[in-house]
Amino acid sequence: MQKVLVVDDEEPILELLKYNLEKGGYDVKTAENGMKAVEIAKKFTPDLVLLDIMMPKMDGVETCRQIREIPEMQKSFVVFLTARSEEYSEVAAFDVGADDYITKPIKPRALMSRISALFRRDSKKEAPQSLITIGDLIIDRTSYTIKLKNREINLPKKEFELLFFLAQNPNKVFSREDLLHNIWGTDVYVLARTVDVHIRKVREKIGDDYIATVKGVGYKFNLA
Amino acid sequence: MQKVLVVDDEEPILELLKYNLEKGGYDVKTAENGMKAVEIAKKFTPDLVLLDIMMPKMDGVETCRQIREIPEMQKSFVVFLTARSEEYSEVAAFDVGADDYITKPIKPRALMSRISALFRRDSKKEAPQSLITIGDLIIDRTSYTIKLKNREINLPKKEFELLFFLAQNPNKVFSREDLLHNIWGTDVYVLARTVDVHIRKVREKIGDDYIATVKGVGYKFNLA
DNA sequence: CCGCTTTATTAAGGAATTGTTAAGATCGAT
DNA sequence: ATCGATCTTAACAATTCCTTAATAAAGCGG
Repeated sequence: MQKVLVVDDEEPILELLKYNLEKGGYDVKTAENGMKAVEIAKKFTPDLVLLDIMMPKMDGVETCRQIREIPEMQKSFVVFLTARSEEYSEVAAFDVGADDYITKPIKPRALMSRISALFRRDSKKEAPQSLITIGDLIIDRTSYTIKLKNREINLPKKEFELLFFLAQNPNKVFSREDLLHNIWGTDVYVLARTVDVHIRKVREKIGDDYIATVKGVGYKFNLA
Repeated sequence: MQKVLVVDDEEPILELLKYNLEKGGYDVKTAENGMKAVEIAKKFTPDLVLLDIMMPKMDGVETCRQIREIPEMQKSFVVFLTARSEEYSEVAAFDVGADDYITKPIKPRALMSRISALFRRDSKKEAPQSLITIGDLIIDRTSYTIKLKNREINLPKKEFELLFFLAQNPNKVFSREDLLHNIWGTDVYVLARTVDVHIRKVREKIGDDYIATVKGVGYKFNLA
């Protein structure tokens, strides 16, 4: 779950942003001024800071500069919020390491779209192996399909993810909790037995030879 | 080392771009107007020209045309810089040989990533495929028409682009967000579900066999 | 071989995603 | 400006998928 810190001296703006971001699945914290923002940034280490450029006392540019000095915040994004009219130096903003800026009034949809674009671009760099070939089984993440003896099989998302994950670490045993944690995510609470059902469905489609049960421990992908 | 020429009538923008590009390892020269740009281009023969489309005297489009007449500049890239609002004809820009365009305000990180993407696919020589034939489906980008079993079908723009894009990467699954970004553009904000409607209309015209749904992920073009 | 624990299997309800339709908004051409 | 085509949105239907719970089967130690 991505963490976002919103900094603005106007309460209604803070709430509007917080509401929309949380609805979009982000972990949100807020600050009403630059100093508090820097404090929170140190502990919270957000992946993104939304920063009003016009604030009393310490303005956005200065706040950004200080945030950029925090070692853990080097790789985070900073996006400025600015009123349409004010030509508050774009250059100065980008000079201190801003990644984008959004003009007020804020349209929630545009905001969300641009934020997710930011994170998407970031995550695209990590191109984990997307094609696994083991014997006569080919698992292709780009097409979300598997081929078994040249026969193409379509798997639902969870089943695919499960098979893909196991196949990435052949012969290694994972407990049900491990699998839930890695595939379902850390903040989803599903019974461990649910994994059994998915395992069975995968076996139904690719046969019983690929996934082995290790009783009392979990499951593993069998490397011939 | 790649050479870049930046052309803009605003001094601060020039500096911002020069600063970022040099930090990114490019050899940068600048020009404040179209005429100087053409002069410098002749001697410097940059691999990329970043060209503001709105400039006094000679605008970007005309400057581009003149740059394109320089024999040594045939294989170089030209990228236009344009304000978000101004509806300055995309068509005119591409007509004179632009390779891409970037909307202001300029986001350094995004800019750098798009430029490196340009250079990466140095496929400048290989003409972009404009005719795709898959089975009894022929997609022709030059005429914006498709032929299905020798029957010609006219598709509206969005539907055509959607089909064309999917067909370019057969079997690869794209999320709705991916499709929006690649077809609609980076600064158009429409709901992701809009894609569904277009998908349906395309299916209505070419049948259900070509485009497959990958539930929880997106859509893909089915290669038999 | 028995009892206990763990896993396999199945079916059903509910949750989430996509399909479909129609109405409103927007764009383009006459 | 008006008309038709296209695009976008919203609402509802249909479908798939996920999860749960209940029961059967299998493994394991005595």
